[in-house]
Parts: sequence; structure tokens; C-alpha cells
Amino acid sequence: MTRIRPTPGEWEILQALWKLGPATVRAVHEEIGAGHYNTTLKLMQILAEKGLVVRDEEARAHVYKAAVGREALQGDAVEDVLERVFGGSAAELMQRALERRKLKKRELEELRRMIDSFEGKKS
Amino acid sequence: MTRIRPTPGEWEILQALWKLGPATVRAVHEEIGAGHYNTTLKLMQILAEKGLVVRDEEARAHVYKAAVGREALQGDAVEDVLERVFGGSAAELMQRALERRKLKKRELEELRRMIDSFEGKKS
DNA sequence: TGTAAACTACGAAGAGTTTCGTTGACAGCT
DNA sequence: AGCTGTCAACGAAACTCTTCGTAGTTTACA
Repeated sequence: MTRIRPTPGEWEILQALWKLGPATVRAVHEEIGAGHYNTTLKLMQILAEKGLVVRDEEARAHVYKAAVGREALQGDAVEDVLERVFGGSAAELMQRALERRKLKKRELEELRRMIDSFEGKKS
Repeated sequence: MTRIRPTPGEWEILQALWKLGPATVRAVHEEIGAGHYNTTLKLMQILAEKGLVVRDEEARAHVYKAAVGREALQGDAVEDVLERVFGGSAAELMQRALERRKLKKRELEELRRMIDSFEGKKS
């Protein structure tokens, strides 16, 4: 099972596609709002080659859509950063995240619920 | 304030240096336990150029030590992954981390304490 | 003194990523 | 038909990262 590891440019495309749903290069490019149109096109073609997006070529303006789930790819990205940066310690990762980003009260409570449920499975 | 973004190879060196303290190329290379000696050397020279490590050239075998704090770099790495992968949502990042890695009971409790203290600062 | 081992230094090769110029096809309009 | 704008496709160029071959220096020691 090889881990999927999009490049930064590819992440930007994928985020746009997850947000927009199936979309043309033009639409994705405008959602991103920066860089050259051809760069967006090229990256989307590369993503199609890699199978991370699928392309409907019916219309002249091809319609792309993400072929991978957002959560799954995020999970892979977390694995990467855990291994490379945190030596596998998820607790340390979360500590840094808490230090850097203030979470909304609602988010903190939801997080606590998640921890509760995980702790329930252990003991 | 430019964010420090070591490459994967550089992270490996830095992790070894944080673990060993000031060390020679040889020591770091053996700690890593893989790859070509010259690759380790080259990466450490690059790190020195970038200022992420400092080099004591007194002895023939130069002694390198990390010039940046582990926690600070981890924080930068978290910022990166938050922006690129999670659209800034630390809650989502932590959710993925919890799904992927089982934390020890002690870690879960420590995490809960951290959440408590952060929540205390709000409302 | 001669030789082997350990070390730094240099640079080139190869892969991967991103950017963008150019080309050719197609569609709409006058 | 001719003009204009939009599109996909291709490939070159620049850049980064990693690997490793080669060279030259220093140290240890017989």
C-alpha cells in the first residue's frame, strides 16, 4: 500500500476540486486565483495521469473531478508529518497544533469528545 | 518572517543531531544507519550553509550541532501542513491524527489537560 | 618514509516539480 | 470565409533535492 503524496501544487488543485465538485480547468484556475492558466492545466493533467482525478472529455472544456477522498489523503499527510517530523508521536503533533492555532470553543469540546471515545476503547 | 522548511533528508539529519547533541558526520551517519556517507556529509554541509546547524571546525572531523530548536521547527511544519492540507483547521488535523495513531492512555490524559487549559483561557 | 584509513570538498547526474511559451484545434460571430 | 477567444497538448527551461564518484588532505602507524 503506497502512500499518496501530492505535491504542494497538486494539493492546491485538489482542494479546489473538493470545494467546487467537478469543474473545468478554468473554474479551478479562478478558484485558486493566482498563477498562470497553463500551470493549472498542466498540474491537472499530471493529477489525471496519476489517477488522483478523473477527466470527462465529452465537452471541449474537460471536466475534472477528484478521484480520491479528502480525508484519506489528509490521513496520509498526517502519517508523513508524524514520521518525518515527530518521530511518530501524535501527542506531540497535537501539542504543537494547539500551541499554534487557537481553536474555537466548540472545536475544543468536539475534540474532547473524540478523546473521550478513544479513551473508552482502551482502559 | 520566513518559515523554515527543511527537506526530508534534512529532517533526518536534524532529528539525529537533536538526539545525539553535537556530533560528527560519522556519528550522525551511523545514527541514521542507511545511505551513503557522502550523502550525509553533503546534507550536513547544506544545513550549515542554511544556518540550521553550526559547525565547529577545530578538529579534523568537524562537529555539527543544531542551531534551531526542535519545537520551533515542528511548529513551522505544523503550520505548513495546516495551510496546505487542512485549510487552517487544527481541529481537523487533530481528528486525523487521532484516527491514525492510537495514543497511550497517559498521552490522552495529558492532551485533555492541555485542552482544558486552552479552554480556560477563553470564555 | 610509505601506506592505509578517515575525512572534507567539489561537482555532476538523475529525478521530480513548477512555470510558461507555443502550437493547433474548435467555436462563435460578422 | 475570416477574425477572435478559449481550450488542450506538448515540451523546454529553471529549480530543488538526493545520490555518489572522485580528488585531495590529514592522521596513524608500521
